[in-house]
Amino acid sequence: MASFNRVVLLGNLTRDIELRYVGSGMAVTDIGLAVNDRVKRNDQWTEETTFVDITLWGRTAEVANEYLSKGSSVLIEGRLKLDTWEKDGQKHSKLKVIGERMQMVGGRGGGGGGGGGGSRSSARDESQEYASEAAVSSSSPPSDEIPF
Amino acid sequence: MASFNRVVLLGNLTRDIELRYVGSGMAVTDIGLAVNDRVKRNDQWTEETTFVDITLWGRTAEVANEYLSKGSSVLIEGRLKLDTWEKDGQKHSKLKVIGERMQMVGGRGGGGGGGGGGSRSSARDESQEYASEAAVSSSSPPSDEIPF
Amino acid sequence: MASFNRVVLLGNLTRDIELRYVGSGMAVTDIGLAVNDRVKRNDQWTEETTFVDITLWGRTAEVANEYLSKGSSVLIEGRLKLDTWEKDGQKHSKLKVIGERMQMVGGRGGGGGGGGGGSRSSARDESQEYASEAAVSSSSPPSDEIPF
Amino acid sequence: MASFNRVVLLGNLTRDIELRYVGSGMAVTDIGLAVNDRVKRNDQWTEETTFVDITLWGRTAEVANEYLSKGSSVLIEGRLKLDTWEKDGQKHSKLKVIGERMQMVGGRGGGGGGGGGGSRSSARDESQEYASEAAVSSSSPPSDEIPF
DNA sequence: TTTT
DNA sequence: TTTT
Repeated sequence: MASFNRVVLLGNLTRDIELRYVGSGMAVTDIGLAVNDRVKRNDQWTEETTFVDITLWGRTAEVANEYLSKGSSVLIEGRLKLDTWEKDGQKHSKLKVIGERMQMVGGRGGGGGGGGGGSRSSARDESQEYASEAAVSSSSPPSDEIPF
Repeated sequence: MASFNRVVLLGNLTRDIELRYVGSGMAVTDIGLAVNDRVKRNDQWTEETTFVDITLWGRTAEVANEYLSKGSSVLIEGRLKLDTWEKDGQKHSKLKVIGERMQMVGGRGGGGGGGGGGSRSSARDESQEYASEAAVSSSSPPSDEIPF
Repeated sequence: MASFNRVVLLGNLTRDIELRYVGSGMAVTDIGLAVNDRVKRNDQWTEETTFVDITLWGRTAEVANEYLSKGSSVLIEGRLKLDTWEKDGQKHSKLKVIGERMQMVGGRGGGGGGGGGGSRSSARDESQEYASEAAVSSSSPPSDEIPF
Repeated sequence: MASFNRVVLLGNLTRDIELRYVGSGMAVTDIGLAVNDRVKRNDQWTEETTFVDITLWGRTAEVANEYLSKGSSVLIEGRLKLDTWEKDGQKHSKLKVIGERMQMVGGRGGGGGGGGGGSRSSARDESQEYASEAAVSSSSPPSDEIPF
């Protein structure tokens, strides 16, 4: 049957990136994103924060690791995925997001632990430069031969 | 900080609708949606099903109740929401979707328990008719006075 | 600067598909999509149809050609693109959509010119079968080695 | 038939806002947005800018007018709309976007004509403050009584 | 130039 | 806990 699965989130990282590698050598990371919506709840606006776990693969994970840190503002496009596992004979599952495209956004951000502020902020500058050149996608978009 | 939270899903209902009403008399329902993506997992296509719980409010919930049943194909636009609760002093949370707009899709669907197939399929026909007239939204869109 | 460009449309084809090939041998087609929104215009609901030209490339174009015809219901994900050209020394431009992903939707559809209704509808059946196996994307998604 | 029409764009304003009012006293503005995608065109990345005209209504238009100026980075969610008109007996049409939701993004931006840089940048600061409190929507979202 |  |  017909299906479609698309998520677009803009929020801030809840922690620094921790990159790891799977067997094949491919990079992967699970980032935490806080999305602060303002929602009306019985007639008055309240802030509602949605914390989402997002998995990034390949180059997207590497770029995230290079340019983002706790607090960074980032736009993620991807799809919902249900992680399932068993523990003590019990089934568990958790809804998360596979991030297929990442776009750094020039928000305040960075922050994070002490030391080396200078290099940090230059990292963010580069990140902006990077962002201005390309968004990153693990799902290599338009294949080489497609002329658009 | 800037934030954005948007989800678009197309899939099939995993169960019939159960409508309930909150204190204010407003209708609400939690539908189960199965979204069948085809994803590449080490070099070969596999089907990956994502089960998502989606909360519908107000008229959207009522229309869902009237026209949809287990198996129905439906497009939902909404946003991610983190449900949180405590049980035995432990915090729990679950990611779900608040469906803000619903669009019935003319897929096969319906089905469900025996008996009265005729009326059922006519219910689906009506649903199509309905769908052709309007998608439903709990977040009443363009306010009355906006001329577009 | 940060940028993002995403369009999701569900509507009906306004004409049959005409496939052509560019120099490299790649298939391409420009489909017409009619999207029927119901919009409120000074306090009353009116139907508003948006006609959009959508360019499909590669395999997506071929699949569209094989399975879709005038009236077919289809979901397209893509991005806006501004086509520009000069004529008589005057600049012209037109906004269209590059369709990156296509999902056939089980709506009524098909129809089109006389004869061979049978084979037609079986074509649509196949199309449904096809749709149940894969949505098509010209932007080859998750590369082979990405394990998700 | 089933239909859906959704656009999400992140880009920079190509000009300052010019607010006007329709008969009913409602504010409206047509903003120009430049979206800079990086796209692969025969094997090499090129920057492709898409210029889109976006109509904002009501409070969204007013907020845009208050906080945005040429160069501002903004995220717009809305839908495609075909504007049609006649001139000299000839039919014309143009695809544009109705912006239903606007989210200011902390990008560089502002800029614009000389003088008073100071106040300008403070305007942008306010804008950030504003953005941190609410995104704006002309389609008054979750109605007052919906408790989510 | 249009589809349901 | 699941739909096609």
